[in-house]
Amino acid sequence: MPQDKKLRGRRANDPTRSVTIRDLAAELGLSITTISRALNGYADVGEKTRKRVTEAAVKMGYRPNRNAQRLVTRRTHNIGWVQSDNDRKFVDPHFVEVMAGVLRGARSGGYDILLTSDTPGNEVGVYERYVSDNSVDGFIIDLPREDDPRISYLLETGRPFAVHGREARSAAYGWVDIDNFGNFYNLTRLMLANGHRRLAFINGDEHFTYALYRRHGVLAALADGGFGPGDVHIYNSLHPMGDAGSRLTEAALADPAVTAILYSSTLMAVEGHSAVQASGRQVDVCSMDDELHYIDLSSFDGHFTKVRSSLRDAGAILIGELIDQCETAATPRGHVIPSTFDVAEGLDSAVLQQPIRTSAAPSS
Amino acid sequence: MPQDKKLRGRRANDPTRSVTIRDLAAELGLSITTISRALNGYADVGEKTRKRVTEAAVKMGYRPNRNAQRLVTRRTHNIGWVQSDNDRKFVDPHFVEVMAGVLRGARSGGYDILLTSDTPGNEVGVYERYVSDNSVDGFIIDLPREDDPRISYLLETGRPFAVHGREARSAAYGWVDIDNFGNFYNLTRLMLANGHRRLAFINGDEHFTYALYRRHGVLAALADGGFGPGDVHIYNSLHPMGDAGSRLTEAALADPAVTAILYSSTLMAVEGHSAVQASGRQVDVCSMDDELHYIDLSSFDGHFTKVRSSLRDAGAILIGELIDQCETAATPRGHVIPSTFDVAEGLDSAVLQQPIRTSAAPSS
DNA sequence: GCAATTTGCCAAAACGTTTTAGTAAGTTAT
DNA sequence: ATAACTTACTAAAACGTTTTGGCAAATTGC
Repeated sequence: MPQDKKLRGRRANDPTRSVTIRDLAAELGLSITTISRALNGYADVGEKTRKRVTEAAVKMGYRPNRNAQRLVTRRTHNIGWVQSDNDRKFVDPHFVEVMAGVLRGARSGGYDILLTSDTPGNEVGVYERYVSDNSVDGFIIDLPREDDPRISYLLETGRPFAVHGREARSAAYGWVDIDNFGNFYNLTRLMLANGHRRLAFINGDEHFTYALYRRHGVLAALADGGFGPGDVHIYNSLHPMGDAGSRLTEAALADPAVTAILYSSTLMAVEGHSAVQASGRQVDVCSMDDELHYIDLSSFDGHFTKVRSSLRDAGAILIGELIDQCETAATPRGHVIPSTFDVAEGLDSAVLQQPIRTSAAPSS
Repeated sequence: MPQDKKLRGRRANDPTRSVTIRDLAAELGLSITTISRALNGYADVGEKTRKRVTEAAVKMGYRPNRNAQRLVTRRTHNIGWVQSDNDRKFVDPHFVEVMAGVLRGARSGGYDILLTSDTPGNEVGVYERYVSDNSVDGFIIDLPREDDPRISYLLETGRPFAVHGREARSAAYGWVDIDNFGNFYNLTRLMLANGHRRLAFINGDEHFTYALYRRHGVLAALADGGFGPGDVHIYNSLHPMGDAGSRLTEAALADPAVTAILYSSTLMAVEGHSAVQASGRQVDVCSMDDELHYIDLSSFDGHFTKVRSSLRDAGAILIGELIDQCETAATPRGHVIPSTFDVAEGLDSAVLQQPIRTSAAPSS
């Protein structure tokens, strides 16, 4: 039996040697092939043989060497996630929420996340490396910008990936996103329907598409309501936490005509809400944000209008979409995560039932 | 030349085949051995041969297949990081800061992070899996508890790991930590030296050692100053963000004798500071926290006493310590990250120069 | 000028799996 | 009873590296 050759290599009497498929074969008097096929569920293995094999595997503590499997199958069951080394993007705590969802979905699908940061000045280099040295099966992309070079590169190589967010080419890849355009369209017309005539909008960093599409939503609702871009003051905050919420709110309140403020972040809205109260002004506050589990905001319920969606769900669906692509070569699909409106007490929300008028929505 | 066998396997005419060490050998008329040894810096390769090899490798776009390397060397250049699936721990945004430092250090050391979440109810299962299937070379442990079972398991297996934080057995492993005990000892005696006689301490979750050691620091300073545990109200916040800071501050202010409040989190201190001001009371505020890059707190400078240290530095040192252990079998070392005191205006800080009296400090 | 050493290269085995291309024995169809 | 399938198993090659052990040629030492 030539296959049953004695273990005579470097590790022949290494006490830390772990049990291999060959040990299992020797123990059971079966071939390596049969062990492999029994464990991998092939039909050409007898039922009682399969049972013997699986039981012996458990008893002997057999764990297939993942690297040997990866070498021969060219599948790693790893998903690459490259975080920007750039401060502005990396430190956003929303990332943790998405990650929580992704990790949970990855675990249940049998995948791990290979995390790394990019080299400053060479954004796609890591992607190339992971592709060419067989480290991952696909990629997760977070926080896309318009015409994102990472997406360009991955579209070129044909490697599977899924994007949290969207940009111009979203038809060509898998993505998960909220309806940034529609939500801000709705918040804006809700304010207009409730009699507000001059708004302020404290947005995020418009280098990212999520913030850009939110701006479009606000402007489209204004236009459809017969108003113009002069009826809203738009501010951008690159640091959504700290005192940016208060500072920009005070800036917005400098115009005495402003009677409603929209925030692109609940954290800023909380601060803004305090600033508004301190000012003694009668101003409605709205925010759109994702649920952040490390914050308990229940005490603000009803005090201002909130639109929320689950970043965790987004993460779980994102990795699910990607695993589908990796395992079944499925056509990439897009998924819109639903948002829930929690309208402040005293506001008339009937307008939200009407269809959105603008047709060419960059993001819905 | 038996080694030069024709490529005749499954992938013989796969157009996506990437260039292997064998292609390089064929192109240069050298043996596979020589290519490998040239690329890996062995001395028994002639200088001009090495130059030919490295140049051809670049020109042909050769990237060694990491999985083949991992199979034979039994080294992965991956570090495992297991996040708890448990809400309470996972969502802490401080994690992002540590991660930023770890990723930067990992990249410069040639390592990636393999991230996954644990299975609820089976905290050490993932560690076992990663160890037995050769997925990682070592582990990062964050937020230890006293007698942490993850640490127990890793000490048993002998696998390298490094801990962010400390617990009872810290002499036996590599760690990186701030001086939780000493910093709170110092904050407390600073308050006592400035005439405060009744304190409040709003601490984190004392299931984690960092919060436990902070409590010890406060109590030790009180004892050394001739005061007792009755002179401080201690509160615990499991959610450091949201409105916990305000609520607990109001609770603390219910005792009219309280004239100083210590916070275990800058975010809570910011809220607490507002609550104190709103109350009209004359109360000193102190906080100990790490630098959070997504927050800009510069506007609070001088208004309350802050102790800060860099979580990013901690992360970078942590992964450095671990890589040392993986590559050189170095004896595990502990590293204390320095903290800087930023004492509020009007306070006398002379007491900070004196040595810490208590000798048996659980964490310094 | 010859032995000893050094230099520069190489064949083959090994790492631990999966997969291909079978085969021998048992079963069914005619 | 024989041909045609089916069932249950297997030998060997392949994945792409590193490492061991060795060898011929060039260099050095005396």
